[in-house]
Amino acid sequence: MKCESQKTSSPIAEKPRKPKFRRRAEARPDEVLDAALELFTKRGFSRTTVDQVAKRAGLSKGSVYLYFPSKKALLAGLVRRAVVPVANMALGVIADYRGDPRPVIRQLVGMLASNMNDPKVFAVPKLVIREAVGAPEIAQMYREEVLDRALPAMTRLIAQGVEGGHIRKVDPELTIRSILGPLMMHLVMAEVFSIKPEGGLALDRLADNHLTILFAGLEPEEARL
Amino acid sequence: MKCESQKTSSPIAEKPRKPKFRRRAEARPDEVLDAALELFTKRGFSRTTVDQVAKRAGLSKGSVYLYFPSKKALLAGLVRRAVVPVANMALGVIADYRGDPRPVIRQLVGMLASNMNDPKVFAVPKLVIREAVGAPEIAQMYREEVLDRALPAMTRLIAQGVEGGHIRKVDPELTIRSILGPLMMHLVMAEVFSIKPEGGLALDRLADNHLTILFAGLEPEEARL
Amino acid sequence: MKCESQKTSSPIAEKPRKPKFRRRAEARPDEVLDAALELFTKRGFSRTTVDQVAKRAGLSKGSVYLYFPSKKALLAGLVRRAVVPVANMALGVIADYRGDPRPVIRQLVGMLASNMNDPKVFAVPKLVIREAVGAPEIAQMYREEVLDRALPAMTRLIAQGVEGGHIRKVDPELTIRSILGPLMMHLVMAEVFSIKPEGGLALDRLADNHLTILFAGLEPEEARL
Amino acid sequence: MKCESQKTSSPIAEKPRKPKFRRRAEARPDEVLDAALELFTKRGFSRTTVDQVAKRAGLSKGSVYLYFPSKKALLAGLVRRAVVPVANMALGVIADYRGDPRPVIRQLVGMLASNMNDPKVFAVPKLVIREAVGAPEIAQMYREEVLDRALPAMTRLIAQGVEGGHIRKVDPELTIRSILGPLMMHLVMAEVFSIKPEGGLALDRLADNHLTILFAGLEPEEARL
DNA sequence: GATGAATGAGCCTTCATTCAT
DNA sequence: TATGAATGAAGGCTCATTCAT
Repeated sequence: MKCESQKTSSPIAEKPRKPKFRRRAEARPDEVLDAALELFTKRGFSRTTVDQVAKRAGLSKGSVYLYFPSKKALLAGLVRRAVVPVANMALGVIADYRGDPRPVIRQLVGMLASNMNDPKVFAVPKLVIREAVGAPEIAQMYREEVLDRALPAMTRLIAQGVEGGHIRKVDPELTIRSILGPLMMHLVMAEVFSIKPEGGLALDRLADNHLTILFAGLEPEEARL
Repeated sequence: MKCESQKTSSPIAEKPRKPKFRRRAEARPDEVLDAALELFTKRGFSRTTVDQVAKRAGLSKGSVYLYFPSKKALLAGLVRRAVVPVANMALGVIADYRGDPRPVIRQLVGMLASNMNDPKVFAVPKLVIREAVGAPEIAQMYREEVLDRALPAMTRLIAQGVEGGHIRKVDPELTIRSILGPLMMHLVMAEVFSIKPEGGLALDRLADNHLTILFAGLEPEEARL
Repeated sequence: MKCESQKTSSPIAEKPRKPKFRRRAEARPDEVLDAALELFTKRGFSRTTVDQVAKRAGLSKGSVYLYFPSKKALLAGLVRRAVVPVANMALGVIADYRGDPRPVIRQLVGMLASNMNDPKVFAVPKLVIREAVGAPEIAQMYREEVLDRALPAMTRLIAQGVEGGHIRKVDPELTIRSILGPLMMHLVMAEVFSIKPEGGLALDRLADNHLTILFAGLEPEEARL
Repeated sequence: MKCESQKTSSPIAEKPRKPKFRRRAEARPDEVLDAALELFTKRGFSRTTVDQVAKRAGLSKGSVYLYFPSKKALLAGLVRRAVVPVANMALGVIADYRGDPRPVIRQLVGMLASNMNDPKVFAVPKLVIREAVGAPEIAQMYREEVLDRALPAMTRLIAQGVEGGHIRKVDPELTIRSILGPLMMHLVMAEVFSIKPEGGLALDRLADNHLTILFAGLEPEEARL
């Protein structure tokens, strides 16, 4: 009923301006979110107008409100859409792994690093962090859906690594900062200040350098001597 | 330095209302910036109105424009004011140190960690990071005044540590992320998501845990076995 | 970029349009209310825009919000301003009168009738009645400030007239409708439907006809026979 | 005008969803008007959206426009529908009555009073009065269809009562206000300001009190002494 | 006949900025 | 220097109306 392809079969192109009524619906919310993500990322939430989002999504301002009850709901929708895959990605890697956590950490860091230039992946978390002040509910939601699931899993991973004697006796919770913080800082420096190593983001080298230090640092003490 | 009295020696003293501790005129811009910093930090730049800043600073909206030509200039002023001491702090610690960089790093990390709950210290950098999207010139300025001076110093510190054989052969530039990133992530988690270790920020424990891993990780390879 | 002084130093005819900054203040809120009253009366509350009110009052839309926090506050302000004089007028006439109520009623009806074509006097009550559905708080306010003071006074006036045997034994409360209702209906017919006796509102004749019937009707029963 | 029966006699009956008591197409306009009346009465014309009307009537917004060309046409339709019965009711009572008008007046007042709490009866006139400002054409129509027929009839009724010496020499036209005004005022006070006698609307007592005064007031002068 | 997606004009409100005093 | 009244350009949101299906 609403899925047929509508070809503009006019041979001469009479009045090709603004088909005006498009009738799509199914895909629309997602298209709006795509536009919003792009603009919010580029200009920030408050500096983006609903009209800009609408235009970028190819519809009128009023139509945005057909799908989202407010501008803020766009932000929320963005987060909601991104939340499940992200959390699952992390969880999927960690699962109920037992043993030396370093391979898992390597995989995790590698995964993050290799996705760091894909705007789709980090755009939402960056947005959340930036707009948390003006929209705490959204930060809260992100926390509950993503962090409160991923962080405990990482903590457990490290804790059992310590217990099993695979790595040095560290505080599992705090060590998460040592694992992911360098990546975050790399991202911030690159995106906020355009400070990158010569020759691009150099994510491989970053991950290598970081993991070298990290893994040596996590080596159990008795392994030395 | 900014306390000398210049009395408005008008003999008629009209408008004696609001005695309010007789402000010295030169102090005004600073007071405005204090107010701006507080509000920008708490509510974000766009959600703060010039009027709010004025009120908090104890003067009228119009008067703010006596000292700053625009709202954005407040942000710039904030950064400008914070820029010199911060850079100097970092530079002072590092100076032209030669030898094992770890003591210096320990000092630096300790300093940062112990100031992390002082809003005055990190308020401006956090602001810069958050508002960089809407005010790239300001991020640029921060970069030039602070980062472009502090980062090379740290790079040199690490580089000469590597050269002197005091630490493992790491990429000096990238290693900066490994040194400071965990602190940044700790801050973000605490401030944006209220995710803190039980019992507050636990900055000492964070620094300890981080430095333990970091320093073990930086240990020169030949030091082992 | 826009901070240097750019004087339009053209010596001839420098743009004398729109004095732009007027600086009045004291009288402004009242002027705004005057404009609002006129427009709300003529077009109704929802069909009047704040911009129209502003223009009629001779200032800009934004300035209206300097004096009134919202469009609805204009309505409330209108009522508040009108409320005290109206109530006092009625109360002043009735006071603690004792004796045959008919002279007082004649005075009251005469007063109302003679003010009925003065838009200033009845504009607000009419507004309140019309907009009560959309702004019940305002009807409530009007009731409390005006009706809850004037109606009991009238009830007392009639009650003591009955007790003193000056008028027939009627229900004082309900009789108020018999006294004022005809005036109200006359107003409604004239204003809503343009139904007036030939030759204008004919308020004198209305009052005469009404009072003749009313007073004869209130005549104590024993006065007959 | 667009209410004639047009049945969708398609034999295939596609879309059997929403069985919902199988609407007869001809009933639709009336159902829409019912919904509109209810909502316009409760929230006012401008505060009611076409969508709300549609939903309440159990169809879609677009379908409302199948039956009525605009929102205002709903108001007009409402009035048109109500107009004939109301006028006839009044006219039926009055007819070409000759003699003492008071029994007829008693019947009329009794009829009105006893229908006053039935929303169906007075909803439309109240609506017309309230929205007359924004829709004068509709007030005009109501006037022509109802008032211009009923009022002259009442005028004649009273006039011949005066001529026949059944009642005092009053102005027939103005006396209509004295007859119906108290009812109107009772309604306004109750509905707009929730001011009612203790124990509900007390319509019987109101009619009694009113008619007692009115009829005594209309008593021919020579009837006394 | 019905639907509901889509539109766009318009409204209320905010706020950075200006300027007469 | 200081004020705050005034402005005007948006921005978020609503809703009557249209039209492809």
